[in-house]
Amino acid sequence: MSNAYNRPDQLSPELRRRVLETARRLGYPGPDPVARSLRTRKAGAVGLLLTENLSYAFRDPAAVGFLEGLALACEDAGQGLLLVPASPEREDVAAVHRAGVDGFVVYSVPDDDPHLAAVLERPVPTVVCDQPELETVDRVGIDDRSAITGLARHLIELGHHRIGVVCMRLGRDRNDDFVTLERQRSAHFHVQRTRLAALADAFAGVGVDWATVPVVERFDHTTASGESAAAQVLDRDPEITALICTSDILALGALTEAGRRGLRVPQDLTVTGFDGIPEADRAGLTTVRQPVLEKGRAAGRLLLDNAEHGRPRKVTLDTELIAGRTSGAPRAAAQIWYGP
Amino acid sequence: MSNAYNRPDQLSPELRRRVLETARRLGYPGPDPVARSLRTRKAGAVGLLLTENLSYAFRDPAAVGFLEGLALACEDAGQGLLLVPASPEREDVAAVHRAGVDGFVVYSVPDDDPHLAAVLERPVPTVVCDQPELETVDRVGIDDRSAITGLARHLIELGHHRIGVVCMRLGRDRNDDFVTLERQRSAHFHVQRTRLAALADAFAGVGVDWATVPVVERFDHTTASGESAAAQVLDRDPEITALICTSDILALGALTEAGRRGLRVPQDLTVTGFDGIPEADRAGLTTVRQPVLEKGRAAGRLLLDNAEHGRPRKVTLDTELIAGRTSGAPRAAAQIWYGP
DNA sequence: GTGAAAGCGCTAACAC
DNA sequence: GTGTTAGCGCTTTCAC
Repeated sequence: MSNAYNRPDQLSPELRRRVLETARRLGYPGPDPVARSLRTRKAGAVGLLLTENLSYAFRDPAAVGFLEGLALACEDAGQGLLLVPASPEREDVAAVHRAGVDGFVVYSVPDDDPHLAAVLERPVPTVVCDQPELETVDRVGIDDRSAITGLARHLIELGHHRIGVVCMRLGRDRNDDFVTLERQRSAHFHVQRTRLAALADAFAGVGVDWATVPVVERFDHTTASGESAAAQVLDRDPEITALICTSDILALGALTEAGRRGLRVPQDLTVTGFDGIPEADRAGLTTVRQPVLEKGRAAGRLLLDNAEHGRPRKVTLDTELIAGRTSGAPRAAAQIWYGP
Repeated sequence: MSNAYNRPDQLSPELRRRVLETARRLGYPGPDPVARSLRTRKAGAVGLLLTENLSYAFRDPAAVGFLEGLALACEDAGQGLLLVPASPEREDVAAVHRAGVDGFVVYSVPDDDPHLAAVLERPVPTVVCDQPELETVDRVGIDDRSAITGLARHLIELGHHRIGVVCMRLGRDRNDDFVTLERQRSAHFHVQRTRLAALADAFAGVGVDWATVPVVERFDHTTASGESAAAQVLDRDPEITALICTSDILALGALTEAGRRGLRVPQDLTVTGFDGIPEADRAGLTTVRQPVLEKGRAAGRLLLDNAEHGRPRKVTLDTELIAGRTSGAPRAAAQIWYGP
């Protein structure tokens, strides 16, 4: 009987037909997938763990691009994709324990995330995308340091040295405010930490004291956050000539706030983002493009490529600096620093 | 031991701690979720079946909105969301059989979809969103007939009577071409069929012979499809004053094609869409807005509301006509029909 | 508070 | 080509 469902080639088509028909007549709904999974030790699905609320994943274009790539990889392999309901607020790790999956993809979570810890305890393969960087686990990501350093060089060449920064959440606690150097250094989100450190290094190279640079953090990743954060930076130091945002979403909000203040971009204020989402492209935003779809696909492939591997594999994808219409030379400062 | 994991209150914290620690030391990775599911008869997840490739779902803003709403509902209930890898090309129904879920949400599939049939055979609750309309199954959707009739009236009031139509796929077979009346009538996608029929009725009311109206179909739901379909209609009948598209994505493509031909919108050509996605809003598209997020949420709630119900429940959400900047009076025809 | 045992529904292995 | 059986790992029940 099992054969009729699972091994059509092992018996005659006629018999198979008869068995199946009889089964149906008896009201047999087909093999129970859960029981089958228990027996075969295969769930036929990949679990996805996200930093954010499940629903958020569909609101951030970069996350959607990642999901698309991951879905592509799963589809190719005939695997399902299980979105694990692990909200950052709820510390409830049970959802991770209950997930019937053959492996996990973890997308951009803090290094102290309890859900991540729960995932790593499960005896299934895991691939991390972006963060955290774990020695023992496969990882797909970009070179954040070199990517943002390229952006910093672009701004430095334009003549900016009085800058402000808007970044995404640095820890699991909410801090919608300025960020101390200590908090920057100890951020639990490796990506943000690296970007800030690389910016500090780059601007230190042209004599900027990083301690004087206003850095503002936002917990929620929305354009509204970008607006209010930009306002906070500009209120603190109206003299800044460039506002570096660590995501396009934040940068788009910053553009809105600049417009509200009558600041022309880029004449009065340069604004930059990170990610290269379609909306940023339409807005002509200066940003760093990263291959979000490729990241998802690579993560999925890594997980599903069951090739036994000794040491954990690391995939680093390329990024590209997009010099858009939102960056230009600062009005006055350029004269002082790179005068004729 | 089971109690230590599942019923923390049934034993002393001290004992619980000891048990758990011993378990860990022995390398016990925690209860197997699949075995637990088999025993408890609960998978803790909802399956989602889509018309399209899994990855496509992330490219259509309307689908993304639906997913967001569904994810929201699942999250609230602590349920996972399993994306079932059922591509329309592959007739492989196995993925449906293998899905370890407590119920299915089916999003906009043709009435003869084999995956749908497989879902309905499984002994779990199911909710259909949009299509098909099944007597015995819960459904969330809109009133397509009245929605598109409102749009038709808008165009008729403006004075349009020479129109063309671009619609989405009408069956599982690819037909990137004009659509016969017979094909319109027998379309396996209830939503498209209803919209076309309602348009036919509305325009028949002002003396338009529907058989003379060029209707073009596209299998792929992309702006590129909208472009080429608009071109096909305009090549056939350059005299049309309005192009009705059954989705915003198609309409946005049509706008591109109109621009390419030097047709001013709406002076030379009126273009309308359907859905009310953000991009349409930005483009000022005349369209019908439907609450995509609400649809997803309603579908999820319906499925997870385990209230025993006798007859299948039907949820019909409201739509809104958005009169944008892409619809206006036709140049010449308006003089003839509604002249001063 | 603890231990033993039945059984969820299936598949794989083996004997016929 | 067919029938039987063990056991996947868990939870629940019941006896202690």
